[in-house]
Amino acid sequence: MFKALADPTRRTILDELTDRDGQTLFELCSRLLMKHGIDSTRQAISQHLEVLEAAGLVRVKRDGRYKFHYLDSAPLKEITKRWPIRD
Amino acid sequence: MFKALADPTRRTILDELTDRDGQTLFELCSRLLMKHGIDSTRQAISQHLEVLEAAGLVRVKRDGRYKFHYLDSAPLKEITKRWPIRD
DNA sequence: TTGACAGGCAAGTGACCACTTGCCTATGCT
DNA sequence: AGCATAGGCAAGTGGTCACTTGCCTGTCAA
Repeated sequence: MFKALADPTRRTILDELTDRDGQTLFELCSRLLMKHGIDSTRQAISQHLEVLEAAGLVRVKRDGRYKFHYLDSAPLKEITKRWPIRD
Repeated sequence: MFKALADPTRRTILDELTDRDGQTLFELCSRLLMKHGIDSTRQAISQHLEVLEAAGLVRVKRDGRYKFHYLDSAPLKEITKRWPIRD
């Protein structure tokens, strides 16, 4: 999971899913380009999504030829649990 | 900060500082070896500490020839702030 | 059924990162 | 002073990672 968060493009993908959950690959590609100036190829974004999915940060739902991507922020709990934030 | 967290050895260093705050470089090296089987060279650990310090996760205090390292978990707030954990 | 659309597979490449090696500086003890 | 200890600097190296390229599979509409 930590390695998944290490890449700026992947973090922006999570931002995008926070803003609008359940996007398809193509939708993500165009929005990353429009809003964040990220003009990576479709395959690059697809590989990023694989990493995020393997990290448990993104969940996937297939419907016909569409694949929808949903943010799952639950794994992030581990972080503040492991290194408690003291004031 | 995210790149700093991406490395397993660096995360173990944070664990070690959580367990015992204010360790020196040599103290960290020996404890990483004893408790976690990490037998990296002193320079390797030193470079990891530089990264953690640059990320704001470790703060440093010099005293004579000793350099003490303290955990600062404050930057971690950014994570759950950026991607809120919904139940 | 044919073509357009959404996505997947896999090999190759260039850059970055962790780690080592060798040497150097500085502080403190005797 | 002299030596051991704590740490720093910098170049080199191997492996991993992000990204591309080219082609293939599957789904839907006309």
